[in-house]
Amino acid sequence: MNIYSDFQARVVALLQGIIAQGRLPADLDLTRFVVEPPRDPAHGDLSVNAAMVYAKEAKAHFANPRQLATELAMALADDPDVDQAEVAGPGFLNIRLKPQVFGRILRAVLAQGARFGAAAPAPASEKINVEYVSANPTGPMHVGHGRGAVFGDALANLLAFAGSDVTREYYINDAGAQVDVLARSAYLRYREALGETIVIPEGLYPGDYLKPIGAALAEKYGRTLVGEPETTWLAQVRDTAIAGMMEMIRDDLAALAITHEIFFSERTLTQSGRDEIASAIDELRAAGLVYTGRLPAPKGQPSEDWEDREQELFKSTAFGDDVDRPLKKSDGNYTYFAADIAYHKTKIDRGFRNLIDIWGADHGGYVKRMQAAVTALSSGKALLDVKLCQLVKLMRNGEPVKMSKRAGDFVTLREVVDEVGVDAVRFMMLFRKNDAPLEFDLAKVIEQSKDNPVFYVQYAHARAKSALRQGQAAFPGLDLSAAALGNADFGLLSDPGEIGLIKLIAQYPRVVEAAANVHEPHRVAFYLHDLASELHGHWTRGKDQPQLRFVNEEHRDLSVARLALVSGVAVVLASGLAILGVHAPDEMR
RNA sequence: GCACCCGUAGCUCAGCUGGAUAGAGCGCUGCCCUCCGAAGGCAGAGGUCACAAGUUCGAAUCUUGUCGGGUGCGCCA
Repeated sequence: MNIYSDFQARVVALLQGIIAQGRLPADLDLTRFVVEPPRDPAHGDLSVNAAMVYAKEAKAHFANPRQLATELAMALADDPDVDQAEVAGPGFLNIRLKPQVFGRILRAVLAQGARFGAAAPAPASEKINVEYVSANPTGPMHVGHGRGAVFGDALANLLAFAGSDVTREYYINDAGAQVDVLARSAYLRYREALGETIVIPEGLYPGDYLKPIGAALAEKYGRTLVGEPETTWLAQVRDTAIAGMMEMIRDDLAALAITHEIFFSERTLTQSGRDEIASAIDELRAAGLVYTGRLPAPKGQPSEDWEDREQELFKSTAFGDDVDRPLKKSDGNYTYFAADIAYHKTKIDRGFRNLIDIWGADHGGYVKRMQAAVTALSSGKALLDVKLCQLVKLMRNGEPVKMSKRAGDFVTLREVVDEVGVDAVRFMMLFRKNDAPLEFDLAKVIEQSKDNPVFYVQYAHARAKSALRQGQAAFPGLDLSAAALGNADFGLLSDPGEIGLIKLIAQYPRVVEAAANVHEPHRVAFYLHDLASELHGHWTRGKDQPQLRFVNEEHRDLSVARLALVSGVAVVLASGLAILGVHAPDEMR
């Protein structure tokens, strides 16, 4: 139940009535106005801006926006849910709802439980592919990967909750030169495992995480690969190393409670005689979007090895990119971009029309060409939204933590998760817009105080649950099931603090819908913080004014109504936390 | 040089896809527990929404320009 979209529909009906009378144009775009909570609660419960939005179109039959608003207000005054409808300011229509509406909202929360705020599944054609993480299989995940991973996972949760059919996907870059480097690095560890003393030269991966791979290789191949030329062992070592790295990455993801339905391997694009990259390029060529030509030398930092040459180019400038983009390297191999084109073509071929990629901000320059490719491959039918996640600055007590990838001693995601816990990592990664840099303080996120938003929100949930336990203790045998609480007399809830909580709960479906539309899960996190704050505030008032407490042993009916309210708060807090992938504890320890 | 992102309180950041008097946490000032509802709460001070034009009933939000910060700019992924 969403009172905002509900009343949006009612106002649309009124406007249609006026259109039918010929006093507003028939082609009026009825989606342009909004019904929203006014910033100032004194203005009522709902605010409608329709009269101002349609001021121009209404000019012929209404002297000014206020007149149109007044007509809508008079019609709405007859609505059984409306206590008061009045025109304010330049033409706002402010609506005050009858108390019964709030009772209905609470009843809906209790009846729908975890599904409150969720939308019915959309038609199958509306399925969405969310690709996230896609860290190279050359080492453990670091904190930066973690942000994209958590963001993508929460976004996928959010979209699913909002009614989309979501597929979570991971693209394994297991075909480029970097996996050969991985193989060479693993080969050294293999020789090390056999007793040699090795030196890892510049350019190979020095991290200790390859030692177990080396040991596994030694176990599997004995000494048979020693002294052999690279061509004989590279492929086998590479396969073993990639498999090992992916296992490690999956473990890292599991520690963050992240799973994917599909792990798509780049290598499969060109395996067993097929060449999906070539066919994707052929398709673009057939559309006249591939040609052979020359590119201007890159500006900015002069590169010494620049050589002007003829090459195969994708005409991404036809879709707003700055320059056309090469598809083949000078050695004749495909560029990463070419493979990525083929990969995204498979998404389109698999029936996805809504694609979302989560990338690090350092890939920002790549967005336009990828969107160009998706538009070209789908004849404009598929849409690619790329969400860029900014860097994470790891701090401890305000001091930056060194994160150097050199020598393999960078701070891994796993270390952070092990230190502060999955809840803290996930919530803090989401308590910021994705395109804003994130400062992550290891000391602060495990603090048990209001300074720490993770704790603050979880504590609110625990408090709500604690109130229910107290209610049970005060009234032995009291049925606290949602069905029973749904029958409470909500008319007894009259304190401004209680009404405030209900109104905030009523906004949850709207927050979810808006967050899903713009692909911004952080809005849920901030909403939860607001709701937690409202609960903490009301709770503390009960300290000084015991008559406001949720449990009042002398007033059973009132207590039941309030327990229904606090139960609804707990439902919404748990629901929002579930979207973020954060645990909602029943008690804090 | 070009493209993309960002610029909001002393600090870290929200601002509901154009709404009414711009918000939160920290920090600062002052309050509320002789536990068992203070792991919390209340109040106050603090703003030229980087700057300048424009669009309109209305701009932190949209457009253009300027300044400042970040990211990136064929054969890395």
